[in-house]
Amino acid sequence: MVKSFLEEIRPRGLLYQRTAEEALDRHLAESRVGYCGFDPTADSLTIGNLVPIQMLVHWQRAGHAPVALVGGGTGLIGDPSGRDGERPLLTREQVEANVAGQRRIFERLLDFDPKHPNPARILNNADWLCELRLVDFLRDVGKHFSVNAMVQKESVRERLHNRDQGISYTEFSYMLLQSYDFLHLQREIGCSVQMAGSDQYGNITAGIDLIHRTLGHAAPAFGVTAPLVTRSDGKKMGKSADGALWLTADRTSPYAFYQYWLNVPDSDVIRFLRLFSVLEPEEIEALDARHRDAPHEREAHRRLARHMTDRLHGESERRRVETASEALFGRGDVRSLDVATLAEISAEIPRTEHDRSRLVPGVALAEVLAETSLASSRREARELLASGGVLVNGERAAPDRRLESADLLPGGWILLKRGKRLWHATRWGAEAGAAPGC
RNA sequence: GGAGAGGUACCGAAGCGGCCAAACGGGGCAGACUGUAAAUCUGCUGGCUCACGCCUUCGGAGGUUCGAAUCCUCCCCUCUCCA
Repeated sequence: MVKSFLEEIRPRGLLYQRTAEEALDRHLAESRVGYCGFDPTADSLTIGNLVPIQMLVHWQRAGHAPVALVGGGTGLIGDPSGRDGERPLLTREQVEANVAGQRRIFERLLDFDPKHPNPARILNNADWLCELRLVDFLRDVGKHFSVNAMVQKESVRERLHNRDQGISYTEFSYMLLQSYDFLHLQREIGCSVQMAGSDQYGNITAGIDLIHRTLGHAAPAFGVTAPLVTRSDGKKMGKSADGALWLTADRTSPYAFYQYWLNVPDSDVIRFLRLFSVLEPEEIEALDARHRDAPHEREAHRRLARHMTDRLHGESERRRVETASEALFGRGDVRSLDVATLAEISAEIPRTEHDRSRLVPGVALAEVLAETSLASSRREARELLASGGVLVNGERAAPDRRLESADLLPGGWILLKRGKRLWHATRWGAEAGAAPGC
């Protein structure tokens, strides 16, 4: 335990609030168990979930045992915090599948090896919440909650005053369940710290209160929250043009993931290194200095993208996307790439198959664009072409551009680019509809 | 329950019988400048079509009219004030 948990996360900007400050400092002098909850609303997590994940990562690195609590039970209820409307209820099967999907991510970022002195664990609160008996719960837990106090909590208050949405009794009960989780974890595995984003502060303190009321004020129960992270350009964290950025390759390609980090605004890159990487502060400071001196080198960006891709997709995948990125955005000409490299690149970016015979008389580029990820219709494709936003094999295309056999690169590829950064590979097979492997 | 105000495209907001697929701003996309950054400037921005054009849109349903986002009727919802 070289550096304490709080000493680690504070300078990184991951610390927003904590309860009982001095008592917490003393408490963390020894190895503890702490948890953070995640909603199983999807079978993956997004960049937006990285902040709480990072808290668990640093928690473990500081010598404590982290618990990723997936809300298989609370997910059946729905958290009203930050929601303007009632959520649709998920089925048990959906929740279970989602829990399994999210597990993959935790296993990459935390150490679950039983030989580790403080190994990570994944628990599913469905295991205990679903066993609860209503009347017992109301007597043992409900008694400790004042509706008057609950109504004051921000998450609930907003919904109470929002006449067109309102809040159901089910969602109103959410806080009790989350509080009960904390109590349960304390009893069963000695868990004493709950971590989360600052929007969860109310739920955390409710859990602490419940523990104190049930187990006595001597029971150790603390909360630590991280700030809401925003992008300096106002874009929603972890959202790109076409939706959320997921942390698994089945929903967001490693290439897209890498590109996201590579393209964060200059004004965010150092802050993001602190928040999302596990690089040492000294290295980040050095990158900061480099970035100030020579922002155009984009070393901090490259480091961030590489580091994050390494962690979530592994080194070999990261090398592939780096190679592809270098070929597509470096100084070289894509027309001079060899077959092997082209195949590698094309595996990373969006790709479609086309019938090579269409190239013989020549086919309108606008028509092809509409068949790719770059344009959703011919009209949109023509609009793009008219504004000069399309490149064929790296060369700007005229609005009436046609694709012909002469455009084929080795291996039957034609690389299309829209705007400054969107690439798409088209593969022109000899047979109609044939999709030879690559 | 009573009295007003209002519901317009992704968001905000004009329009109030034809010139309205609908001003303007934001957002988004593209171009220029750069560094696959930001800021700035320029263009595009309902859908489909090579195209004449066709289709869908101004809370919902009807109606008046050659013609309606614009007028009438009923209904739904929101906001403000009063009870």
